[in-house]
Amino acid sequence: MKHLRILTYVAEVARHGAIRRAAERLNITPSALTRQIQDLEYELGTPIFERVAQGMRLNAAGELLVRHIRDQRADLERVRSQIADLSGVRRGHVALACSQAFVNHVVPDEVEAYRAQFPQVTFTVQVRDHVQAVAALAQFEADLALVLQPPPSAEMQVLFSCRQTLCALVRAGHPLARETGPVRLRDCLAHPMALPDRSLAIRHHFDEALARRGSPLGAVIESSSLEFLRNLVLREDVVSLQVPSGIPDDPRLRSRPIDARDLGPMSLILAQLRGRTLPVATAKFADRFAGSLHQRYGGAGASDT
Amino acid sequence: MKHLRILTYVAEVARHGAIRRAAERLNITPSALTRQIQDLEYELGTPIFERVAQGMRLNAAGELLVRHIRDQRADLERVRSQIADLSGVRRGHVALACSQAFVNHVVPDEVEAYRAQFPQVTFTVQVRDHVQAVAALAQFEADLALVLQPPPSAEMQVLFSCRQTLCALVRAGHPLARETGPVRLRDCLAHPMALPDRSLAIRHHFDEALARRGSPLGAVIESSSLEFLRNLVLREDVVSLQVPSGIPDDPRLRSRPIDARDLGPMSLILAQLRGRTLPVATAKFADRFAGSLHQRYGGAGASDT
DNA sequence: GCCTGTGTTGCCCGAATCGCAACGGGGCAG
DNA sequence: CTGCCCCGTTGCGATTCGGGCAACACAGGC
Repeated sequence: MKHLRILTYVAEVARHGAIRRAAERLNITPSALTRQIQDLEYELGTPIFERVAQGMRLNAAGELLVRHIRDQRADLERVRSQIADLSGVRRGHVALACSQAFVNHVVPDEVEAYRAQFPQVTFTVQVRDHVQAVAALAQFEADLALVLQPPPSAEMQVLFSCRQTLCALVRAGHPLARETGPVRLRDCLAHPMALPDRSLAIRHHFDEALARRGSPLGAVIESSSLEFLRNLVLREDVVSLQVPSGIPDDPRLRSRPIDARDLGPMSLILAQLRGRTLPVATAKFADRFAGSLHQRYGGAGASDT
Repeated sequence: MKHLRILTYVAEVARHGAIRRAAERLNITPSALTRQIQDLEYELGTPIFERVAQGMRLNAAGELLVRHIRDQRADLERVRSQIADLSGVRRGHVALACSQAFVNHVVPDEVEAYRAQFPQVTFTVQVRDHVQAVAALAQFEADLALVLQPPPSAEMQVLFSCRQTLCALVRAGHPLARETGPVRLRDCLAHPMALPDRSLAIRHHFDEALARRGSPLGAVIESSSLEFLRNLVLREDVVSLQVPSGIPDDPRLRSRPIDARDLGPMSLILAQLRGRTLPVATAKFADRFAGSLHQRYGGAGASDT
């Protein structure tokens, strides 16, 4: 939208903390940018940036303004979506922040299903850990977040939640794959393990159980990439960990839930920023997503407005 | 505000239901107006007005948009008012890093006095040692620093400085409390001492004097907490050290300055980061603070910009 | 028919905006 | 201390965009 050009400039300078870098991102020259900022500051009657040697730093006034800009853009997006909605063609954009565990099939399946019906709706899917996901919501970088075990935050409004039991993931030939049904933790620990690292909620959950148990940790491999761990499991007789929603439908893989006596379930949560009115397309997608998660995993949608 | 020119046009056309009348009110020609409206409709991908013989009538989409425009304008007005407020010193935030010695009454008194007049101004007070305080300034974690004996640094711009003579601190019944006026260092050393540890500037200053004198150190207690030392002095006949601004008004405590022949005064400094333009509220607070420190302890404000 | 109101379009001008190059200043390694 | 780099800023010329003027097309009332 044309009329928010200047506001976009401000937001970008605030993001990068420097006019030159922001100018590059905006495909204009620093001179044009500095002039726009100066004009705006003149209009407001007060500077909104502190000029420091390293660049531009938001002022107290600037902080207020940038928040306004974010709100204003989100609101406009909502209005545009509403307008598109009533003109028949459903258009819109959904920005989703999700944990790694869901990029395998949960999110892609849902996006595909939604786009099959409304091809005009576009998506941005950012992979973030549980902390970053909440931050993304708060900063309007994401409309929805799908995460495991999020830190309790008053800013989040839960749209759906359920429990997921951690599973041991091995390849078909692995000794643990000889049986089905729950597996005890000690049986897993008897084998070399390939674990998510501490940037992932799964690991935190696992470490807690281990700490209670007092067992030493026998991780031979750590990675921040679940996909890497999965590929490793296919190549070696190692045991990895995964939540059910992160396990692909691959005949070469076997998974068995960890016995409930050893490890409690993790929470899976779909959430938005509290108090925000989502654009129509986004709200509709969120609603369907909650429904299909319920169908897959049980659990409950939260029905407060 | 410039950036909502187009939105104002839309609102005005909606109000009057006719481009020509709206154009008259806006002091532009109908042609300019109709073009702007067309551009906007093109951007939105849908008309927002119905063209009827009598003029322009708002569409369903237009209704939504006009509501958004109204909200948008109100919100901007709110933000502008907030900004005006904080440039009027009535709002704002002050982040102060200070030494432990000042949390007893110097800083609380000043903050209370300032907030009595400007309750919208909020404060963050971090207790840091003299090295960390300077670092906090440099990293924009603090706007102001109030410290004893700061390391000389070109980054700091002194807003106020004065001298403080170290005092021996004892409880009312202590032998040293029988007299008033300056006390010699050897008389202090004759008693068991409870001293700040080396994380505090007071201790460095004291150790220097001791090294010059070649005396052995008779510290029986060391602590990084001045409050702890004070509470100890109340319970035992030990001698502690404190600067005047760190001594609470407690009838159970007595203090006597160390004789100037034994120990030079320490410097107390209020400073900001050199070259930084502080927010109005912060600058005003700093100014008052310097004034009230001057009134209490003498010394001089530095008047370079 | 005429007249008056509406929105719209072509042409032109002036101002806002932008790009380019250069300037002044602070941080930083040599 | 010096040279270098990156920062924001400024002067100037080119471009784009917003706006004014006049004319056009259409609808309704007399």
